[in-house]
Amino acid sequence: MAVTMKHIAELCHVSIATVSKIVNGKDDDIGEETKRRVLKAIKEQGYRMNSLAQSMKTKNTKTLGLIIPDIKNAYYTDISRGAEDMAQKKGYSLFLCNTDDKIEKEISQITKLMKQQVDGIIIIASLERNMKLEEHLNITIPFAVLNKSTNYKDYSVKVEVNNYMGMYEGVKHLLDLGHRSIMYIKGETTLNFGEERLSGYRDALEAYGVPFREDYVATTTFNVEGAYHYLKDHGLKEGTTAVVCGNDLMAFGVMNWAKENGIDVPHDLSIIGFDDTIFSTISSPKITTITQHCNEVGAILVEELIKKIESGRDIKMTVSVDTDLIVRGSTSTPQGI
Amino acid sequence: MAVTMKHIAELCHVSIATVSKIVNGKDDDIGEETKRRVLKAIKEQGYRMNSLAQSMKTKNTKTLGLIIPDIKNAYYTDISRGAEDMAQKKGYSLFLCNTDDKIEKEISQITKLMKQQVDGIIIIASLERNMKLEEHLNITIPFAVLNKSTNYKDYSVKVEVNNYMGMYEGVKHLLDLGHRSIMYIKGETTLNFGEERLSGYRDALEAYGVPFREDYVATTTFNVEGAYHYLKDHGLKEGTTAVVCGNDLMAFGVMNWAKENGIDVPHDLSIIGFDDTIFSTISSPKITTITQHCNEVGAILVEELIKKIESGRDIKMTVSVDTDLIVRGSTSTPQGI
DNA sequence: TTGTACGCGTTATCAA
DNA sequence: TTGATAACGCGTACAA
Repeated sequence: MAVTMKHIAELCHVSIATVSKIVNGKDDDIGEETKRRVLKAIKEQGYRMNSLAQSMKTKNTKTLGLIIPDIKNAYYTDISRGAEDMAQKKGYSLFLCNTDDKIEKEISQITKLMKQQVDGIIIIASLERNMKLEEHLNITIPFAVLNKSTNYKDYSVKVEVNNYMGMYEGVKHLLDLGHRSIMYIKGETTLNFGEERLSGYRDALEAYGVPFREDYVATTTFNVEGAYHYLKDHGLKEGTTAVVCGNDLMAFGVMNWAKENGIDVPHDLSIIGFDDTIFSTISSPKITTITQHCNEVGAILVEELIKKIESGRDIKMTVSVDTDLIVRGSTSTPQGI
Repeated sequence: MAVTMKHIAELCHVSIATVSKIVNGKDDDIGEETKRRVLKAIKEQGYRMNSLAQSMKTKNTKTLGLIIPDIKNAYYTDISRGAEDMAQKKGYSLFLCNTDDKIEKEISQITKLMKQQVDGIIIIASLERNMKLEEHLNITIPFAVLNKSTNYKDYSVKVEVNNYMGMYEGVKHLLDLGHRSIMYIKGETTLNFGEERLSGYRDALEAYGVPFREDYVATTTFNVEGAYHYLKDHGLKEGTTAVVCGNDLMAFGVMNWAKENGIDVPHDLSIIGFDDTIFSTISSPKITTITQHCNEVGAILVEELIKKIESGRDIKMTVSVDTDLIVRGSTSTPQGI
């Protein structure tokens, strides 16, 4: 049996209340001698506060739940790290929940977290959604979401990444370098960042008087193989001098394909990734990419959520985060210019 | 205020005990009519069990703590995923704790987890240890460790990966292919897997009558830049036809360096990584590596720990896991053979 | 078939 | 300066 306040109290011939006060530093009105005796017993007996019991009283657990599709996906890994860092900094603990992009798993995890009395939940949505299931779930505690990606009602905090501008500036970077034939290899998703990025791509082109061509946009899976095999099967469109990708892994796949086909990056082909994950920094040349500031986004999600929890204010907040272009070695002026 | 059993009981004009029994499925002795009424109220009121209160009674929380240096390191990412999967499967939740390789952080996290009454802890040790601090910490709940890497007393479960054999077989693979000048670029660590691997390297060479040469062993950091810059600064030893690395990232760095210097992989140089992380599969060619079965190791750590927790048996367990060589495109017969 | 009553470890109020 | 006591929400003998 673990040693409790009661044990300490009995050992020191004081009341539990006294021990409690001392443990919680509310000891202004406790005698020096008593304090010393109790503190000594606590150390000797190895007493440790039972947070469970404490939470029963205080009504908060100082715990949060983090819902993500898959921690192995570098994008989510980075968000998780930022989130955990901030949680730790604020004295909170984080439950890690992978959903494997299954909405059922997501919902059962959220339910479980509520039973566990977490103070709040951070939901990084699965790519697959189900309006009916989501609207039916009643999340009765504060939660934060990334982008407008879920249909859960009454989020407390929403962090939005400006995917439109991110893509716009990525493409603008290529246009400024002189590229005019720019392919876009994107990933499959029903979440709206997909549309936003496509608009960014289109608008940037049009701002430079370059006509948008449907057939310059390819859709495949969000990974190395996806982009690699797409190009292996279809090749680049005639005259293409640059490719923008849905994420760094796809950019990586494009780079592999290029190297294997004797296409020099960036001389013959410029490549841009998205997310600024580790993958954009380990290739040679390193990949120009658009950062979503994943670490910071994770941290902000947690920070704002905690603010909301601790203030108890009943307002919905939205924080917008701009992306940034990170120019590295995979982009340059196109050949012959 | 959240709805409790008491609310349901009052609403249905039954006692709390009745509600409790129904909620927990111990309703053999409850009338059909009562059961229906209560179940209906539960649904209508959106009642959810308070796990905190339940844990106070049952003395278990069905939660575990996972201590790792950094979730962003792919090796730990993979272990974490395996661990969370198994935890979820067994009905447990996982607290994620990054230590950033700081022993003080590790210890404060463990202490916090104990206060939170987790049922057990999985400790993946930081590279930096401190015998004194560790021996002083009294971990009073079951915990599992990976390899013999910590000095905490009385672990319940230890999972050991046979690093010696892993490296032995990796080097043997190269020797079988005909390589005789094999460099080993390793990472810096005081954990004993470092020694084990070095022995594996040495013994494999000696088994084939190839003398071990101190100057064929290089030490740098466990990442792409580490290996890359080592080679940039020192180059390969004269006549080297193959390089074994401390992890996949280093192998990746070697590959980058090779490509930049017109050295063909695997024709001019064979490369072997370690860990079978995603990095060994995204390069071109893909990297031959030695898998530690991280996913399974994470799962086993959790599974065995839970077994221990639920059985209450007071024995220490050690599970040994063999590594496996995964032959991919970065290794082949050396040039001229 | 259902209810009573106590305890889990803590905090907070009020009295002594 | 200290202590008694009532919650917090639930589980479980045991009683009715």
